[in-house]
Amino acid sequence: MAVPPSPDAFFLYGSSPSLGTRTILSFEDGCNMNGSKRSFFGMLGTDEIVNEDLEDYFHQPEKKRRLTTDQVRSLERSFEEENKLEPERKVQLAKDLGLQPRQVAIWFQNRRARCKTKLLEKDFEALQSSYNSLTAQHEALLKETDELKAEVISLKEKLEMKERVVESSDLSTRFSQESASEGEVLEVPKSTSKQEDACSSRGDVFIPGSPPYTNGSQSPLLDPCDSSYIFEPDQSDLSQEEEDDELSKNCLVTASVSPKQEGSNQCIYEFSGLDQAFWPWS
DNA sequence: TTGTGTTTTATTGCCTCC
DNA sequence: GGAGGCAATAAAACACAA
Repeated sequence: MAVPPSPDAFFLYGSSPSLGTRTILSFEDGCNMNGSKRSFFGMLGTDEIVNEDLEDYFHQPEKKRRLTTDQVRSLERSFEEENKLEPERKVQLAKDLGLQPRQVAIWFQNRRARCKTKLLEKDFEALQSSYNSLTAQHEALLKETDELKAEVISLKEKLEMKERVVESSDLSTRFSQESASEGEVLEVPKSTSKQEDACSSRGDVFIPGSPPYTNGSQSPLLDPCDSSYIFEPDQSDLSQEEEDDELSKNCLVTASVSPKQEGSNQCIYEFSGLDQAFWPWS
């Protein structure tokens, strides 16, 4: 039987002759099989380690052998203290664990790589969850924006309707007063300006954004000569005050008569409290 | 038992630092 | 220029389902 070389370590010259690197097989390492079924010796089992097996083992071609659990535990402890390996610590660890210093260095190198991968995975998960949360927030905001736009449109429609009702009410009052005071003769009220004349004499209502009714196309709602003069009562279930309140509260929109047109029949409502750019139809 | 995926050990080549 | 670190990769060892 061939006597094993020094228990410290022996080398099987191996795979990379070009660089002269060597595969390391430590005798102590090979015998250090406490509790490990992964080590080459551990896989053989204690009873099987007879002389022939030892001889076979020592003459085997290069074999990768896993470190024992104890070795790994010690290395882990050391790694937790400091993940970089100074030469003195490397030599000491190798001596303590019965490994080659190079094995210890390689283990630390691989361990650092695993650590980095884990860290990257953790970072990725954090970023992903942050991204998911932001996406959800974004979608919620888009939905809210759509709802608000729809609400603004509906409120604007209500406002226009109300405006027409107020105008027609005003005109009808004036018309009946004038009719009563001037007898049967129906006269067109005098106007002070061209615009007022064009508007009031015809019972026109000027609504920004909507075409004014002219001679040929009078408002079906506001024709004072029409006996079927129609007032459309507000069909909403809110009273006037409630609606106004609702408007100013929810949308920050206030409708007011422009001072320039005050006194005339022409009303231009000014919207304040909302930026023009906000309006979805602008 | 075997095929396949994962983990661990080790190599290689390049880079940086002293 | 040598030592050591790192990324990429090879290959052995291992786990596990079919």
